Amino acid sequence: MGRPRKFDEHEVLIAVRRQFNETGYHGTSVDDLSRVTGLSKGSLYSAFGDKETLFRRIFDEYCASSDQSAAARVDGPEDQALDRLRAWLTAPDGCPDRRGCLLAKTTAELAWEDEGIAARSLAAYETLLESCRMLVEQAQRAGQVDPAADSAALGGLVVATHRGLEALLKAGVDTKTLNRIANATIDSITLEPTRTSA
Amino acid sequence: MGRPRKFDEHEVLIAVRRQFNETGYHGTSVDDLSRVTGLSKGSLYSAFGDKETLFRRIFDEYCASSDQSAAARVDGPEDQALDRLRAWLTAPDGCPDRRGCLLAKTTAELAWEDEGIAARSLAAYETLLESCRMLVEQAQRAGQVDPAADSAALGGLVVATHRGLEALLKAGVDTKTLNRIANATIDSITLEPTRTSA
DNA sequence: CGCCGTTCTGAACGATGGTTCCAAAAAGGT
DNA sequence: ACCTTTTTGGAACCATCGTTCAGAACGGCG
Repeated sequence: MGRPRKFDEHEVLIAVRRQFNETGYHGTSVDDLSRVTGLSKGSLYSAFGDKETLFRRIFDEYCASSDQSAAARVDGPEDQALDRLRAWLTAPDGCPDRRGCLLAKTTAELAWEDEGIAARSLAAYETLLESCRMLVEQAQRAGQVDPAADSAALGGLVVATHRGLEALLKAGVDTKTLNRIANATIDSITLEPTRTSA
Repeated sequence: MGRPRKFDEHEVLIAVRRQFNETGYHGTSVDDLSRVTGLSKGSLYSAFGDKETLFRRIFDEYCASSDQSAAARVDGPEDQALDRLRAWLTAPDGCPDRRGCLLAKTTAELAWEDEGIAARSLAAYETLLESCRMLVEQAQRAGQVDPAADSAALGGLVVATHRGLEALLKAGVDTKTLNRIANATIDSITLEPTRTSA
């Protein structure tokens, strides 16, 4: 009972995440959050606690959803594993503008000073590494990747490239160039018969 | 004439850069800078102007030195171009701790909100892309990379991987894994005869 | 030795940060 | 229609932010 909430919690969290994603943790004030959510500061505090708590929640949920999509990507026909990796590399996360993904931004900003953030980031990246390793192994079984190659290293190569492409995107490198790099990455780990060079 | 300065400007700039590198622009206060430099706030202001001016100077100088090392890397025997790329990938920039490079951190933090920072970052990354493209072309001439391959894309692959490796390093992925990825990256763009698989 | 120009320090300022609190408003239950 | 419960908006709070300023400290030079 009592007065019902006027706002949709999910929408508020999305707006908050967008703001943190754009201006970072230290770069966004509670006033900013109040502005983009339409809620007053008092309401924000009573609903979500202080700024740090709210940020940790947003970040945890983002990591969880990242874990989830990583796991989802490994499901599918083995002979299309490479295509799924290619698609992942070609479509950067928060892509329309140059906002980039919250995991990358947060790791860059806070991993050095905050042990908890660093630990959560590491876990998320390890999930990513593991899922890419599995995709590479699928491609190996499908005969598209050298079976003698180090699948963990090749999966890591894809993850690292993905992360790097996002950095380049955020710096303003044009999407066409990024896609050429993404395709070259997949091509470079593909066995010769399938290579689509230059 | 007049009272001489008590501090070494170069050392102060290094301390300031380290601090910005660790805690970012929004995350470091002028008090922090005062603490790590040993200078009072007043001295900092009279010597270097306000916080933003100081940061832009630090960042510009970092980008310039990054450009310079990128250019320096292309000099050398053509048949060792791949080795130079491998060495670059294997030794992350600010590596001892997980501090990472100022260019990556700044791009992640500020490129979205600051046009000038974005432009400088883009220029730095394009220099990096160009130098890696040239190294790949050297390796092509030396017969170590498929001459039919897209050298710009392969160079971009190396740059993206480098950037991604640093992100993984900052998240806490162990160095051994990172080196395996780095080596796999170079191996994957190398013509078969030289491959050192697994 | 004492003037002079510069640098240094620390206090002070207004603005903004994050956080708390309270009175008014808005339903739901009785 | 009243009372309870919860949300709401905004004022108030103190700490910290970036910045400025005035006077003390200092070395070179006459």
